[in-house]
Amino acid sequence: MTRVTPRTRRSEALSRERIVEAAIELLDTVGEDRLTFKVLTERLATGAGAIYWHVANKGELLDAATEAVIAAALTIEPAGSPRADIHAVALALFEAIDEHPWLATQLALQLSRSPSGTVTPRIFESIGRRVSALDVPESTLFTASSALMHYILGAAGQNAANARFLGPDGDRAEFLAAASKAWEALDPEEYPFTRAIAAQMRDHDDREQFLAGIDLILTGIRS
Amino acid sequence: MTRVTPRTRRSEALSRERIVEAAIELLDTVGEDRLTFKVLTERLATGAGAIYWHVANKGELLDAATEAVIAAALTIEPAGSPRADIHAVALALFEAIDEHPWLATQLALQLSRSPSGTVTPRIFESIGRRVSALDVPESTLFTASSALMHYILGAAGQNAANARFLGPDGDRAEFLAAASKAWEALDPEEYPFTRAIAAQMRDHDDREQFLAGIDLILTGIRS
DNA sequence: ACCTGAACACCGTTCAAGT
DNA sequence: ACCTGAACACCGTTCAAGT
Repeated sequence: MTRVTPRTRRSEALSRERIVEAAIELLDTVGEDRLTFKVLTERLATGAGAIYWHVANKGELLDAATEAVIAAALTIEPAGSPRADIHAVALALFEAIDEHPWLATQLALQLSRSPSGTVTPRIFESIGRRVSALDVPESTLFTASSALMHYILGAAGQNAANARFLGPDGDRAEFLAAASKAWEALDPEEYPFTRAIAAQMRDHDDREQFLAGIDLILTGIRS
Repeated sequence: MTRVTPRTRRSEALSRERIVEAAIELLDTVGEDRLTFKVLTERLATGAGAIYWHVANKGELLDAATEAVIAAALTIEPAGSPRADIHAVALALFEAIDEHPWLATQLALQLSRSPSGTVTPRIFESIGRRVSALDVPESTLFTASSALMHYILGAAGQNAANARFLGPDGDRAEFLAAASKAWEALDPEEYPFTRAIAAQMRDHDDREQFLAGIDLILTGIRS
């Protein structure tokens, strides 16, 4: 059992920011499906109604947590070339999702709720603006930016999932070896491809692989 | 209120397949967050315990539903060229997700649970095998296939989200016009890019745009 | 072996009552 | 205006009891 110690002198008043902050901490430590109002009220040493005074419901709270982390991640210094800028945005998102694996689920949910919410539009804008700086025909801007965004969020989420599965003190090399072995053990009839590239899994650098994907798409964009 | 009429003479025995089938129907009609054991038992004219005899828990049921639909979608005739084959797989997934929008959420969740489950590996295999048929250096196979997979699932999910938002009898052109207008109304300081491409939104074909993204990545792969 | 359905534990949300 | 916390509605899961 993870003990949830009240972090709070109830002298400081409750506020939306303090609630969101506590939510992020709990998401990071106990995980998304253990973030309940019970745990949250204990941590904040308050009652459920107090939280509802500042936040409409749990969904809004999760959105706010996502927004706060992503907004911070997207604050990036210009890096010189458009390609370097895109790498910077991609890596910033990669790191954010790596540090807060619950972001992967949360962003996926936001995307599938479509035009509501402000986080995914912000990500799209952030990527698209840098793509515009490459000079590509205007007609491909939307496609190019979407392709990049989906790859970034998908691959980063995948990486976070692996890391989460591994746990904070797992041996990465060991995990990769095990995964690679599991792939090699697959049915040759059903999984010829996955088996064939199992060896590649064993020793690859996550970030390097990730950026290679970015460059692959950038190459496609420039043609 | 959507009435859930029992579809079942309880003469036919319950089975895992019939439960999964009913779950898919309900996911399609009432939506994922209204699929409860209450609704499911009513539809199947049975008790909760009966379902638990055939299925371990709700998660397993959702996985089985996802697996059934995706497996059917991935049954594809060879189409001649590798590019045409990849288009066929991509479109099949696009259509499946369009018809069953809950797949987007479900696949995203499966991806973020990583090495467990068999659906996403199957999708990866299905794509990767066709990518192998392009002749690209072996070292880029993993990156290329991941990029394609994440784009396909992400973009298809996005499309399904729009369609879902629109509703079954909404006017697509009207929706696009409204979305385009909403984009144009964004703050020019914060959203210059999104504003700039708002016009593109207005008249585009979803599938065409989607396949353009596929080709963009394929171009990157071949370089 | 397969099914019934009441009971249980838990969760998000509300709201009358307090300060 | 802001907070308390008991009460409510709902949900997934269990399990003793039936066939």
